Amino acid sequence: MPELPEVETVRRGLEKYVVGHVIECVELRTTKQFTGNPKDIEGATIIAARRFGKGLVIDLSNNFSLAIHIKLTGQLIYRDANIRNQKGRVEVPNTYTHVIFWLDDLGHSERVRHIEKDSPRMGEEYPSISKDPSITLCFTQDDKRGHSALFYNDIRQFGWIKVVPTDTIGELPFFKGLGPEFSLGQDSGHTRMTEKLFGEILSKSKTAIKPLLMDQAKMAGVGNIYANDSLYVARIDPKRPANSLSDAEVKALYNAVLQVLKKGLEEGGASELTFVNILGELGNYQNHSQIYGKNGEKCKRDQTIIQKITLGGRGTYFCPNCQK
DNA sequence: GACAATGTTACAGT
DNA sequence: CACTGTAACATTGT
Repeated sequence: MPELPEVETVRRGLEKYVVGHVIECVELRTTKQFTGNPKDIEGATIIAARRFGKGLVIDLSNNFSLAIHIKLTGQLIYRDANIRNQKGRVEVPNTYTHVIFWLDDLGHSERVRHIEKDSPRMGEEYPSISKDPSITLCFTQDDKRGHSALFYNDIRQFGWIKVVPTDTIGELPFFKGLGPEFSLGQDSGHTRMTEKLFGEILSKSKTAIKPLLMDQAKMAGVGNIYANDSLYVARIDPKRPANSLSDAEVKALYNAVLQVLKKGLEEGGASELTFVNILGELGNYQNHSQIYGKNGEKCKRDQTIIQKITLGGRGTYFCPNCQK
């Protein structure tokens, strides 16, 4: 899930389905990916979902937020209490469900009283649930049946979820280190990339253009799929030093990046690995990718065989004939 | 079994 | 300091 269009797809899903709910309790089935005190968010209402580059922030009514990065295989899936699993969607919970945010729900708005009875008071240490992942924090099986929930699944367990005060989000290393990001016009407010800024960043670096496109500290949002496709659309060799691009090439590449990100978002993201939207449904960009994953196939423009190399440690696909 | 997979981070080396 | 390569994180699929 990885790149801007995928994360934005999830953000929009959060906005549509999850904002407005109260987090009744947090169930940690695996604890290594979760930091902070779950008790800081239980009882709070979800008021907004923001995205910064490939990072997500879920804001709560009590001035705490959830900072989330799903890395390669994380999934955030919302399920209504009455429509838990459906054909064509990821079933939840499953083996890879590590965190469950149990939510209030229509017809089931009564809070579970024993949550409060057993919860530590402000300032008290949270019980060492981390030692025993089998402990359900606050809901009984019966409670769960009647409640909607937000599930966090992650096969590779590279992702993270952090409970932090809302005003300290910017201090987290990931968010602090983000460069200006490509904007699709309607996303939330991180510093925006402009063509001028893009040109300046490229002119200051002699590193290969593709790794630079993917360097989140220099510019946020582009990962391997969209970097490959952008360079193909702009007909630029991924190995070119960034500062060797002409003004026309810079402009073409900037527009190509915006174009492929927009297409990715329109298609609901690329489900190359495990990516699904908030409902657990696949995206469709993988069926529209320009060159990513197509080594050995023919270039659509000139029928040259597409090559795959490694650049900056990542698989890189390009047409050796029309990408100069 | 070897290798690669939408990402980030830490570290060693140039 | 800037940049590069590599390993690591954990698991699956080819």
